Amino acid sequence: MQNSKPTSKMFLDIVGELRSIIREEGIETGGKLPSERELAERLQAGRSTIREALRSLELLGLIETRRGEGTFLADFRKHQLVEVLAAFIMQHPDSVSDVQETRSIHEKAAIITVCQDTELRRLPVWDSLLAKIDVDGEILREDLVREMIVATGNRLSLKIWFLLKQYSKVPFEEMTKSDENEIVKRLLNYLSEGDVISTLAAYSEWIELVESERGERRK
Amino acid sequence: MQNSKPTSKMFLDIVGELRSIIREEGIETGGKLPSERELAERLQAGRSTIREALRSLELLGLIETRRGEGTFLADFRKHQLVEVLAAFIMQHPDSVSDVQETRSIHEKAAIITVCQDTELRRLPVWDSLLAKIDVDGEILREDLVREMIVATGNRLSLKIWFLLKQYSKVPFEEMTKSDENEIVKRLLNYLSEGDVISTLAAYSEWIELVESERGERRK
DNA sequence: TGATGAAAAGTGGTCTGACCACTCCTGTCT
DNA sequence: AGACAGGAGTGGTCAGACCACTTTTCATCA
Repeated sequence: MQNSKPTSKMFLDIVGELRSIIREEGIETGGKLPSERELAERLQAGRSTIREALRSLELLGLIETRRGEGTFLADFRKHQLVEVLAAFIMQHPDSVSDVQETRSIHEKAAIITVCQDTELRRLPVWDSLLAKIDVDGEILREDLVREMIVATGNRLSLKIWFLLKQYSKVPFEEMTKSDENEIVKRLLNYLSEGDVISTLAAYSEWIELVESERGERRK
Repeated sequence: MQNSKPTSKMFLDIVGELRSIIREEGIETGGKLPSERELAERLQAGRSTIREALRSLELLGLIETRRGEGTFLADFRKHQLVEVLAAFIMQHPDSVSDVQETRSIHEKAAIITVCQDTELRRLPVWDSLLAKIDVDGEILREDLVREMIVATGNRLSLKIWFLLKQYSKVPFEEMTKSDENEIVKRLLNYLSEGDVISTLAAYSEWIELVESERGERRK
């Protein structure tokens, strides 16, 4: 069908065709895709071309291939993508700040949404997180923010956030210090009261604290 | 060197090797990479393997290839990655409302940023838009919002917004009605005063008006 | 001499066929 | 019934062959 135009990238068409196949056959995360040889036949293309498309998606972390077994629809969290992009893209200082900024946009939006919804801000998960601070003496910043976005129910925002988080190879993995715990507790309290302004202020305070600490450590 | 382990993905090694080559040879944005055949020889790999690595980087938007000419280092800011991911993400039908909401997140964030920056909120572009309403009697919602995001200087956010706009099936090509003009004028006035709350309120009012009109027309 | 244009060289795009290494299933043999 | 060997299926890689396109070269012609 598309053979009429041998010009322009065919492997990009293949990527699109793969999308269709995944959708039409209802392949779920972790599900198996047709073999390379079968795809080549179905899409009327050489196996090399199919492979170029598959390898692209693999580098993006969208699919996963296992020799001897097959090709599978991957889970986002695998992200081979991060390492490569981090290496390539992070050379551009502009992009780095954009990524940070954009991630923050999604985080703040989640806070606002949760704060303004009486249902959401009374979710038991917030109490759980508070309890976790007291018990473990610490809390992952990533966990708190993720739960916020999850609570909003906006899956797209969640995925974008997840991506951005990986982009900014930010050491989200650090534990919170005692100073931070105090801020987080305040943030969660404001949240339960639906005080948008104060919650956002606490959030900003938190971010600044973490950033400044990171700056110190760099020296 | 890496030939010692024929197991595990070699094309990933190639991606790394390419990075080294780019760095060592000081290839700048827009510069030309060695040809596929030369790379194959230098890296002791088949041309297909080299191509798999190159195609991956191309899908990521990191390189650009032109038939008959060669392979070139692309401008990272193109963020082709976002498009590909978006295409995959969007196949979930239940994400339609997510798209609308996420787009709104970016629009509101831009409004807030512009409002809180005395430099940005006094940009001549806002007066131009106000004048445009008086002259043409109308203004494209798309234009206003775009200018807002452009003003923030966050290219990534702009890119994401642009994508989301395309994916929300209903294009916003409609012109504003007289009712809307009044709201837009108020919005721009609040903006110039740096009144975040009121500006956001006007924005919400505007959105609701447009949505309700669209709802009417559907019937 | 200078301009023109055809041939050659270089490059990405694609296909085919052939191996290899690995995994999984199957059926036979003990 | 269990263990094991073999085959089938799959991804990983390579080599070679065309094709389409661009750039360069260089011989030809005015």
